[in-house]
Amino acid sequence: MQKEHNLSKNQKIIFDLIDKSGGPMKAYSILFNVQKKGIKAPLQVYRALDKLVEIGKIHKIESRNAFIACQNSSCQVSKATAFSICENCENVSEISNLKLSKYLSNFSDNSGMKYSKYNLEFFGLCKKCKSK
Amino acid sequence: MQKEHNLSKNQKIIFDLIDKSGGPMKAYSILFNVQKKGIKAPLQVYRALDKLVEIGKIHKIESRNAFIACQNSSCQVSKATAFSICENCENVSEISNLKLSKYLSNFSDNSGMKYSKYNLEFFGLCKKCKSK
DNA sequence: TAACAGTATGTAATAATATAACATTTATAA
DNA sequence: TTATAAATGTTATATTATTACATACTGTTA
Repeated sequence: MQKEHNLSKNQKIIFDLIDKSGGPMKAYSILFNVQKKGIKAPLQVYRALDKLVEIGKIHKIESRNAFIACQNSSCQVSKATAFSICENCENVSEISNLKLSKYLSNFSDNSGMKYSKYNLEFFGLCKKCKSK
Repeated sequence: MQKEHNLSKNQKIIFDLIDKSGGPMKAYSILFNVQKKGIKAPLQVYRALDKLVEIGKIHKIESRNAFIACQNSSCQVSKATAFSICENCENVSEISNLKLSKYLSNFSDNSGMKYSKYNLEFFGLCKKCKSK
């Protein structure tokens, strides 16, 4: 279960926007959308995003500089993330595959490094774009 | 085997710099370092980087906005990449683990999506930083 | 070799993404 | 209540990346 974090005012506004959008959103597009709610500066957006990422409510899609609501209710914190990204329509979805996450969470090599976190981004064509 | 690409002048200058550095380099740090060789504008750097990524001579570390020389001589193109990143000292190295790359290249789920490419970034503490 | 296509270069301007620094306010808990 | 942490507001600025346009080089093939 996800710990109930009491989101602050700005955090809630920004989380709700991203969550309702159903896809990844970029910081300045978020900013544009919340200006009518009184959030006027980039830093206000980035601060809320940072916190939301920290508590696992959203994830950053690194290859796209965009943020998406966590679609995996069982993921406690933002430690182990995997996404599929369509290179044609830019649709992004979070992969929740227990075998994959177990495999990666347990991955270790001979580097002596202890991995505590990972982010995996798969690219390709989604069903729709493939059939065009 | 890697196809021999004849790098152009700018591509060669920039690849050599990144390769010799032994680690990830950021675009504007590259720019600063090659100004004495006549490369004066960001676009000249980005164009060379784009090409080098395309032909697999370097990879982009998405979470760091940085570029690293491919350390895996057998990787033909930049389709399947995995890195380990130390969150303390920011040391980055490319993981070449046949089991991992096979597992990920063959990964498929029920989304109907065909994955042709992936990028995986592991985070943690490297051996040195762990023992401090 | 001339004509062409594709690739690479040069340059200026600007767009897009993200953070530093500082002042103030609100929430939490001892 | 008082101390502390967390969040907010605001201005300025740093960092990363692209658009647009003009020119030059490289290799092919007619």
